[in-house]
Amino acid sequence: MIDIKVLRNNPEKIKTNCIKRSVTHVDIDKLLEMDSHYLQLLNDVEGIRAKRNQLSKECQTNPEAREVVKGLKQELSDKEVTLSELKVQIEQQMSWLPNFLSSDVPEGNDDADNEELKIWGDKAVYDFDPLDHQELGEKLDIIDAKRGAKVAQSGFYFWKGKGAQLASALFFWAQQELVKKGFTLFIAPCAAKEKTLYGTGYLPFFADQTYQLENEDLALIGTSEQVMVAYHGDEILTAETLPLCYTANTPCFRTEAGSYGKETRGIFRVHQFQKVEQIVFCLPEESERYHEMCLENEEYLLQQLNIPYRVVNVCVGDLGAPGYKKYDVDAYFPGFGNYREVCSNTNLTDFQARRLGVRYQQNNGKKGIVHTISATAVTDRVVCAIMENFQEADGTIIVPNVLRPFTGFDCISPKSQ
RNA sequence: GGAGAGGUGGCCGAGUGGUCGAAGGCGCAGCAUUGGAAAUGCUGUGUACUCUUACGGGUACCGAGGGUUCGAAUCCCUCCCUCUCCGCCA
Repeated sequence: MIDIKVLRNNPEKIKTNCIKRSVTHVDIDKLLEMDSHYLQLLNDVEGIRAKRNQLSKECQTNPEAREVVKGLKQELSDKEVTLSELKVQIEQQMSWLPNFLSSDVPEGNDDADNEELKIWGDKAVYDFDPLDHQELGEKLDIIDAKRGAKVAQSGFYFWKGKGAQLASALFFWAQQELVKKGFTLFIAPCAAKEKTLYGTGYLPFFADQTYQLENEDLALIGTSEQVMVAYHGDEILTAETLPLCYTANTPCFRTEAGSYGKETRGIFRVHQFQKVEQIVFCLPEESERYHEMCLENEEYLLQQLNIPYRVVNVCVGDLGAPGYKKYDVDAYFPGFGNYREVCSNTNLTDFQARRLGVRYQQNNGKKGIVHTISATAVTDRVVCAIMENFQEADGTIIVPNVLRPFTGFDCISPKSQ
């Protein structure tokens, strides 16, 4: 949510931002008009109430005041109704305004326009045609998408046997690494109410992406970010305790409405996946710094795994409305023959915190709205990257060193028969 | 699923129609005291919106929404949530 005071004081800034971010359906001038009408009416209503309160006090000694107050009632209640209707309309419009942009967000329409910032690692050289994770998964019998579709729907899948062990090892290892870096681990609810999704900006912007539970004010989470950021909703955090660095490992559910046909091969774009997330609550002046920190953590994990990757600065067109700035980390997938997104790391500034009411208070009593950062640590996609990067000619996958203590084996080989 | 209890400020907890934004306590901040600290004493300390150049006003908020009344934390209705016990179950 954008601060309505910015709208009042500098509407041009909002207009420019909307144009930049291709938001065309909010009429800023009309919104301003509604707001000034609202303020006028608010003034009226409060004036009448003040008068009523004053007269009510006199009623005990002056019975005539009673009649005067009665006369105020109709006028007051009419105006109150209009006032609350206006307020709802204004808030609805406001909720569609996108966050402001960092000045270094590249122009552009889609991921092709993202700015490549860094490339790390040497791509392995193969004397055979590397397979993609789908083929490897079938060959090794560690990914079972067919039965996923049978028991649930296309877009769901099973990790099986050593594949499941490898995935579990990765998630556990990643969690432990983040805890070592000062993050607090959570096991979180995997469902959230509407208010929670609204507060984190997933509503109204990504409404078609959520699985809604029937007859309940509950939806399956699309990411643990939704519940982890809302965790501190309506709270005032003590400034000295910031930053709060949290991590959670949860399944994520997405309908992926409208994305059929796009990168659907394998288990890259699915309805349910596992994600270890980084969440940071911090002071406004520190969010850029912790945004970088989360990126460093993502890079650290991939480096430990020895997976080649690149870092991109996501362009305007590819950046979700709540985001102020976003880095994607794309791992190299030899079977696919290109880089593919495995992590995204967004500085949301105060956009979510304002909606959710996550504030901080300093020692001198000064209050403000915190900034939040949401960043991936690892997901199933990283397991896929491991598979594709560390495959051998016969399909054997070599387990990265750092995961071996958790898998208990060094490689996954095809069953000889 | 059955039965009961309860939702008041950062926390605990009083408060059954006006003097209640709300006693008291804890916590927190400042001051005093001290070599320093503890203890003690005094003072202050909710949030949001809005008006005002400022000083400072006003309005709203005691789970949510409605109602009664000149006036509601307090009375009435509806809903939500939390907790406890029993049953069932991972």
